[in-house]
Amino acid sequence: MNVTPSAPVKAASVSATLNAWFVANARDLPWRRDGFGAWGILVSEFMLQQTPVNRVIPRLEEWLARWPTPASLAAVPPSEAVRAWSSLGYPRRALWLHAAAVQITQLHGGVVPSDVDDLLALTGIGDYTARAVAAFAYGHRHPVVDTNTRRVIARAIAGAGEPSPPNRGRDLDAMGALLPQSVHEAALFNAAIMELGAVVCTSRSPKCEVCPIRKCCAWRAAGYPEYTGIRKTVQKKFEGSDRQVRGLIMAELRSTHRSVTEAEIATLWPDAAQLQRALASLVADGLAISAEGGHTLPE
DNA sequence: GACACGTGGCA
DNA sequence: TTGCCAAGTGT
Repeated sequence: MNVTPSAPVKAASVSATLNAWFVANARDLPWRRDGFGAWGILVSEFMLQQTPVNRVIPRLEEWLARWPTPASLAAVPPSEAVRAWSSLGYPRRALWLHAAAVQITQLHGGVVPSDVDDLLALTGIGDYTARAVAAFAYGHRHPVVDTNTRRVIARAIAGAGEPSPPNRGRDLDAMGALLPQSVHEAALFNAAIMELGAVVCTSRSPKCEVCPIRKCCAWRAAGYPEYTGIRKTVQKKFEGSDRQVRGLIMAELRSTHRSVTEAEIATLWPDAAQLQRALASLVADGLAISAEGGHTLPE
């Protein structure tokens, strides 16, 4: 006779198994080193938003060598943050990180807050990053939900090939139900489930044959059914998009400390109307400002 | 809630 | 070559 384990029993089994796997298999990443510090964790989390680990590491190390504290970043103009961001993408994150550094310096005495609500109040920090900093920098017990976590839960627990569209409350509840009571085990588990999603339970071609929880995976038990729910909205084509044109303008602005002229900007893209639209949007976002004879990064 | 927002590696 | 995807957030 089949006996279905009760949900709490399965949760405890999953968390214990994943934690043991993580302790033995975690990648050696800078932000996992002892004493990395809350500021380093926070910077890494900003950089890791939608950007792969391998591209983040060199920029992160340069960043922290130059600005080892929030106050040191807050003391320079945002233009320097945008330059140091280099080609990580989504340069507004550099602006937000700079703004957060100013807020931390002015409102929290230069110490990265540990309270989730205090973190949420900082520019550029949302549900994921606030809990990630509280959990990974301070070891607090909060459910941390990112795209990896959502995918692992969808598969291993719900038996679906992909997660349903994000739902703040439901996602936090689902992770909360798996989270060990022990503060230390909980912090480990938040990292462990993300790691599994990042290196084993990947979006495309998951490595189920080496998965530590394959024996209790609901997706496997169900025969790996195809996902039949609502599809993610497909990312729009980048070639020829406003995003591409914004990127070209930002690269030009980053490349120099002087003002970039209209004539120089005109050489970046053949469609003048699209170019002006992109430039106007960058100004609106605070990533570019009008200056003597052209445009510069925000000083 | 859908959408906009960079960049580059990989299949 | 083209499309998918990567530790999200703000509007």
